[in-house]
Amino acid sequence: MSSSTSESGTRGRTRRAILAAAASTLARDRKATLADIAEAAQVGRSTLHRYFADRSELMEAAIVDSFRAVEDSVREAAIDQGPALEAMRRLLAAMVDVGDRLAFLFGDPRVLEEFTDSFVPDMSVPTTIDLIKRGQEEGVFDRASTPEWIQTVIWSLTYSGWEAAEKGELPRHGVTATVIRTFENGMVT
Amino acid sequence: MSSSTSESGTRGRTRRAILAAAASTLARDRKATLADIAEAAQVGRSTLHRYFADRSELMEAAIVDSFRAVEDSVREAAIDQGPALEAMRRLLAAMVDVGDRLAFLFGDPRVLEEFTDSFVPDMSVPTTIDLIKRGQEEGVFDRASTPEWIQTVIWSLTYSGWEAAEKGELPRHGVTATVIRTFENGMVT
DNA sequence: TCAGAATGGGACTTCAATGTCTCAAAGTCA
DNA sequence: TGACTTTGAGACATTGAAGTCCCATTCTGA
Repeated sequence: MSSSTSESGTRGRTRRAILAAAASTLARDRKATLADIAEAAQVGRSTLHRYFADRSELMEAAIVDSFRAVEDSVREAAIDQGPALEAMRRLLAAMVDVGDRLAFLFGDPRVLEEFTDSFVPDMSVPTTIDLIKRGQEEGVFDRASTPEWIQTVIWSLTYSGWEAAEKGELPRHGVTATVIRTFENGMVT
Repeated sequence: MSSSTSESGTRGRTRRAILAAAASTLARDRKATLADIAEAAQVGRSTLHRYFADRSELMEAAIVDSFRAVEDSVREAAIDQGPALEAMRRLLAAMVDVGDRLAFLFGDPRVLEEFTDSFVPDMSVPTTIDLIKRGQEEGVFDRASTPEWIQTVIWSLTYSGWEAAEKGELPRHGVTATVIRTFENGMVT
C-alpha cells in the first residue's frame, strides 16, 4: 500500500497535514490564501509549494483526498445492510463525522464544478441515492420527493449541524441526534 | 420619499441595478470581481466605482439592500398573524421568493460577519425566532429543538430549494411546496 | 555519527484585481 | 436646441497573493 506512493514517512505525513489543513481551512474561509493554509498545516509556505506546485493542484488533491475520506466514512456505514431507516441513521452519523470535509466539498458549489473530472467515484461503494431509492421502495422515505432532493436535504442538514457545532450553537455530541430527528420527522409535531 | 435620497431617477436606477447585480452575482460566485459585477449590472467598471468607492463600500450597501429586501418580503408575510403553522408556510414562501438575496447574505458566513455592525434590524418586523417560539408554545413545532436550530433549518432548506431550482433540479413552481413539506414532516413517512 | 532528506524563511518576479483619473460620447430635461 | 448630467473606455499606479529560487538549519535513518 504505502509503497505505491513511493514517499518517505515524513513526506507522507507532511502531505496529509497540508491536505487536511487545506480542507478544513477552506471550509471555514473560502478566501483563505495559501499562506493561511500553510500556517494551519504548521508548515512553511515554500514547503507547501514543494508539494503542490500551484493553487489548483492543491485544490484538486484536496478534493480527491476529501472525497476519499467521505467515501471511507460512508463505506464503514455499510448502508446497503439492514433496514433502510437504520442504514440512513448510520449514514447521517458518518456524514456528520466528516462534516468539515463535506463543508469544504459542498460549501461552495463552484469549488466542485471546476474539478468534477478530477475524481472517479469508487463504484464498489453503494451510493446515497441507492439507499434513498431502497428506502422509498420499502415505503419508509417520502415518495413525493425525488431522490435528488432527499440527497440535497441530507447534505444540507449535515452541513448545518456541523456549522452549528462549529459556532457553538449545538453541542458536538448532540449534532447527530438532532440531524437525524430533523431529517426523519421535520419540525412539526 | 424619493426626495430623501436626493438622487435623480437615473442615478437611483443605476444604483439599484448595481446593488441587485452585486447580490445575485456574488450569490452565484463568491469570488466574482468588481468587473464581473459591473458587467452583470450592464454598467462600466468606472461607473460602479463612481457609486461605490471601494469593494467594502459596495458590499456594505449590498448587504443593507438585501436585508431590506428580505425584511420587506417577511413583513408582507405577516408572520405574527393567524396560526403559527400557517404563518410559517407564508414565511417559507416569502423566503423562497428572495432566495438569491438569502444566498448572498448567508451563503458565505464570513460575508455577514464582517459587516454585522452595518445593519440595524427594523424592530417593527416580527422575527422568525418569535414565530418559532410561538409555534412551540402552541405545540405545533418540535419542542426538542432550540429555536436557533429551527431557524437554521429554515434557512438551510430555503437555500437548498433555491439552489436546486437554480440548477434546474427542481421546478421553480414546486420549490415552495417541497420546502414546506420537508420542513414540516421530514423525509420519513 | 554522518550523509542525504526535508524544512523554514526570505528575496524576488509575476500577475490579476483594485482604485484613480481623464476625456470624449451619449443621454436627459427644461 | 443647449446646458447639464451620466456614462464608457482606457491609461495608469497600487496592492496583495501566487509562484520561483536559494541557502542555512534541522531532522531522519542507516
